[in-house]
Amino acid sequence: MAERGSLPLHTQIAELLIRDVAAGRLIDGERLKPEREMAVEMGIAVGTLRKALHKLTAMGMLQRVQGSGNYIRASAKPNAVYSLFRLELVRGGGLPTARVLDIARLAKDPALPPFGTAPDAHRIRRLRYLSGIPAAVEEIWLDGSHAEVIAIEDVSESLYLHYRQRLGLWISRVEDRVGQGPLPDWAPREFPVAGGALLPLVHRLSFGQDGRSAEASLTWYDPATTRYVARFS
Amino acid sequence: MAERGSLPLHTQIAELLIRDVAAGRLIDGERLKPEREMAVEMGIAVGTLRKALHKLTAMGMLQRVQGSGNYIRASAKPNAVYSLFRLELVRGGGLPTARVLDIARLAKDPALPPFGTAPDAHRIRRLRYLSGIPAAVEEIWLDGSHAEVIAIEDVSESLYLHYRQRLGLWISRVEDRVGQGPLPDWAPREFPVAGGALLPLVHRLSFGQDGRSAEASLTWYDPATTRYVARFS
DNA sequence: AGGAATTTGTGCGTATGTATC
DNA sequence: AGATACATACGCACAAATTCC
Repeated sequence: MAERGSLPLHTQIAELLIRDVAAGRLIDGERLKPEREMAVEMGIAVGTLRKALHKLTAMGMLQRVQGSGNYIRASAKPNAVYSLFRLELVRGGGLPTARVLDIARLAKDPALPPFGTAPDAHRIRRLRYLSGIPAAVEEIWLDGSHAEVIAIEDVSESLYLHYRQRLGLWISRVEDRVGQGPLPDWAPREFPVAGGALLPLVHRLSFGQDGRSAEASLTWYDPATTRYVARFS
Repeated sequence: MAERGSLPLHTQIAELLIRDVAAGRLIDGERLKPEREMAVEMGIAVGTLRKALHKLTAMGMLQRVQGSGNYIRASAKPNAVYSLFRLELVRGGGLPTARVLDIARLAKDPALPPFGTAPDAHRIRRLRYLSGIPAAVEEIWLDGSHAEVIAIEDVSESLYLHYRQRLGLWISRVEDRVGQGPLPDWAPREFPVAGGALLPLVHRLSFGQDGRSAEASLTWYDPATTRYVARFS
């Protein structure tokens, strides 16, 4: 197998396994065959397979236990990345939904941190909710090189799911900054509910192996109802 | 070389290089010797060195360029952990220092998130500065099982350096929450400078390989001068 | 309880491809 | 075009953790 294309073999193997998880051919908790066996069946070296498995581990889709085996960890959550850096209610949790206000393809705003390679980008403006409570307004800039057009239906729910499933992008690096700043003038008038000061959050995502940054976003959230959670492990 | 058997060799090599960067023995932009040469000098295999170099790359401290070489990318980072989750000036950067207000060994506050195994903990209260500007007040709870006593001199500068060098603890997991809350009554009167509302940051650290949580801390920072930066890669 | 079998972790060495100089 | 240097891939040996008998 492994008809060599442009991508490295271990990357192809990793994506093959990811598709297997997404398609339900590998289910949560399932134990994979031993590495050596898998490698022989796939016609590749153990080290190559191990690289692929390590990538899945980093994505939180796999748990490797020495002396035991490799176990699929396909969380019930829409995706795992979401749980690394997310907004949640001050009282904890909250079901995230979003209303897309506007999508446009524009030249990049020079005020943004640098990202991507194309001169233009998709600008997505959303109002985000947690369990129905308005939590944040958000402006996302996705580099123009990854898609021709993005429709509102595409990104109404889980944006990152769309990235991964439709655009083939997976997150390799995230950088966030929480500071101070004014509310943007395009925010809906009903938000924030209590009329207090919002916290701005500059979010920067990099995709794929090369780690080139491909998205920059600005989020303003309401600290009266919402908090920002970051997790590293 | 590489006598201590506790940590994997490639991890030891990575930390060695990190210390070299932190100590200024390797400066920004410097080109390392070829992998083969380095490996021979260190008495290790090329593959082992490569693992270490990949780790530095993931941490953003190194750029690997095929056909050219390995280049140090040190943008004035005191240490690696600090750069993952840190406070910095709104205008960027800032040299972190701290003044210890109080250290005590107490029973754990039940209001804190659970951490560690001992019934009591060291409580460290600090006022933190960035380039001399008061940035945050902080209350740190370190599980009592890791040290008998902690002196003010120990933790006046880099707390995490003390953890790793004196207590043998290295950070394996971090979880942060930024929300809303009141200023603690023990904060110095001169802080915050502008008298505005502070942002509370609940910080939870786990140490070692087992990932048992060993520290919980509460930080209140001044968004007028300071922002919180989180990075994942 | 204990030992053998299983399975992943670590480290080493090598060959070939590919980008840079 | 040639030399240099990192990227990828392969395979082996032993260590460490787990599982099973």
